[in-house]
Amino acid sequence: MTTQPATGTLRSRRIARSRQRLVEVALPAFAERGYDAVTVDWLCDQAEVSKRSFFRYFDGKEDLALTPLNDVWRTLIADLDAALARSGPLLEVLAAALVDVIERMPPGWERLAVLSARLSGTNPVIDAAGMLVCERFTQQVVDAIVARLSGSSGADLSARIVCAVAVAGHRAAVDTWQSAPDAGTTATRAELCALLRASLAAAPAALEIRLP
Amino acid sequence: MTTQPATGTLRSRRIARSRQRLVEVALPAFAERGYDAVTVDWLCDQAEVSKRSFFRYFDGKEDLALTPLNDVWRTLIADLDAALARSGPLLEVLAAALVDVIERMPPGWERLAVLSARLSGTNPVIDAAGMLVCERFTQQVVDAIVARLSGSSGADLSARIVCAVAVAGHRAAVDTWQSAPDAGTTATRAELCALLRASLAAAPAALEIRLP
DNA sequence: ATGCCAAGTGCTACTCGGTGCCAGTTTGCT
DNA sequence: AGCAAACTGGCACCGAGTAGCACTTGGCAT
Repeated sequence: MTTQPATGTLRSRRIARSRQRLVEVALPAFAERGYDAVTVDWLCDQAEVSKRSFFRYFDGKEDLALTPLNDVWRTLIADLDAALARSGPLLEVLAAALVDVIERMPPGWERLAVLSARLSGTNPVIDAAGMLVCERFTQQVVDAIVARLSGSSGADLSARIVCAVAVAGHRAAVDTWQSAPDAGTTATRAELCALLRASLAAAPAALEIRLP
Repeated sequence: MTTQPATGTLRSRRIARSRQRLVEVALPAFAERGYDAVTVDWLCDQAEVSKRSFFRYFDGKEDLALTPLNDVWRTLIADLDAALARSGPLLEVLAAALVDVIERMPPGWERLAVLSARLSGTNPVIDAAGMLVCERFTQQVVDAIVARLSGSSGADLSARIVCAVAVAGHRAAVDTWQSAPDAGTTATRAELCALLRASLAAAPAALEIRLP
């Protein structure tokens, strides 16, 4: 998911498997023993990957911790053109695309996503790293919108604002989703999608909120 | 700005002066030689502060780099109760409070703020760190709103969305402000405030943007 | 099959941000 | 003056991330 144009299949399978192994080892370990207590060296040891390769597969320790969540955004970025092919309010288009991507995540995604989300809620540094990917997403959307709606002034700013709302809605949804008592074992992507839809549907009205 | 309830004045003056010295040395150095090329050790050397103290004054290298911008949010957080005393649409209240804080920044703030903003636009890691403080702000606002509007369901989510818009608007404003050709020497806080007001005034309409 | 080439891998050693520790100093208060 | 608590700086240390390089391995043309 980082950048492996590579050849085609066999090699990239190995890479994908190593990545997967690292994530499977790391997230439970983070949850049990704490993010800082689990060192990259130890993880590499466990997953039988050299430290050098670790940093080829992931942008860093935080990127590893956020893999499940980040994959959503990265997939969305990759498929942006298709997603923006629809018409209608941008916010709704993005919401639909987001739901779409989440529904397409590989089986078992929920379990790791919950761990990832909890980690992100606990550790501000990880949280910040997560926003980086969202920022990249925003940038892509802004570029695409400006290209499409060239001429309409302020399209740039509008796109940025809509993305901010989409991201905030997503974060809020994930937060609620993950905070269910036994989300670790029972949380489903359908629930998350419902939450997400609800968050984003409520967004326009939210802007009207007043202080008495 | 970190946590010095301390005694009262003499000691905190020294601290403030050391902090100021570090910022004054660091930001130009970052701009000239690049963020990564300037090490914390070198900075401490220049500003005659021990590395140990550096990390007592700042949350890290990124925090130092973002001091001017972060100070705005931190001040706003500190004065939140007063800011939220007004009535009207939350977004407008926040916009007014933000403008207010910026106008109260110490003289010479612009010069450093521009450097800080450029750095943030260039280096994603710094950018992410900046969002951390905004996130803290959001959390405070959410708490305050929930406390005030307890009962109205979804106040939580609404507050979060409004904050996201405020933050995005602020970021966009700072970005435009800083990207003026000779902003380093001529940018004024009045210009920034105007941009900020414009961004946030346009926000509600931005949500309506549609794809054709 | 075979054999070449590029891409990927693992090692060692390093840099640098950040922290724990502790003894020494300063400050506020009485 | 004198005490306790807060602050300081120096040092050693940890862990994330990188550089360089020799080596393996998969892909592919023949």
